[in-house]
Amino acid sequence: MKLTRDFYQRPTLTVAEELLGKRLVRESTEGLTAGIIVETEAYVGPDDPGSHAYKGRRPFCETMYAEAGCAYIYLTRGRYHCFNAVTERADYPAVVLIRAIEPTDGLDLMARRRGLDQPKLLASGPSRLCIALGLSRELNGIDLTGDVLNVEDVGLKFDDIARSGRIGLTLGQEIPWRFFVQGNEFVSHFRKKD
DNA sequence: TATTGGATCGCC
DNA sequence: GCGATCCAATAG
Repeated sequence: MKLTRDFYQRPTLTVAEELLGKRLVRESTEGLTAGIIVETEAYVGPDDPGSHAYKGRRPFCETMYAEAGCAYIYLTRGRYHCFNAVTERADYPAVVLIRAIEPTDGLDLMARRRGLDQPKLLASGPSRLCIALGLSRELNGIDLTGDVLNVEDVGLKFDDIARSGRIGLTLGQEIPWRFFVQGNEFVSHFRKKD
């Protein structure tokens, strides 16, 4: 069952935790790809030092202020993308970054897009996931309650959910707003910083 | 217009 | 563990 807008219109930490175990579905002309979300991070409000909105509302992060249930997709490191789901209310910058999925459908298409075929490497990382699902900035702002990209509840519930600091940030990395499925092998690996 | 640094990845 | 790589934010 496809998640409706009210799922996203709740506190971001709640949405981040509850997105674990949901199925992310991407339909494209090349075919359908999907997977179970196993790792997320929350970026909440104008005072979160790790958020793009920290220095105020600017054009490049305008989508963070959109209505809940939209996709915020942006370019990072000059050539990679990250995919977030917008939460809470319009004009308030809050999103959930989807960091990893466990691929369930269209593995062959993901492998083609990624140029490798090890299931564990297909979508275990925010940019890997975008490549595997064919997500790019052209889809920024797209409605997650539509057909192109959406999330469904498949009745799956993980018992062992863990929290940690967020990955890869220079500011605000110590805030424990990363959620992941303990022991799941599709969760991305920690990267040691410095 | 020039500089700088990044919510990363892949390879060594 | 480390550096490639390149776009866009920011400063001047």
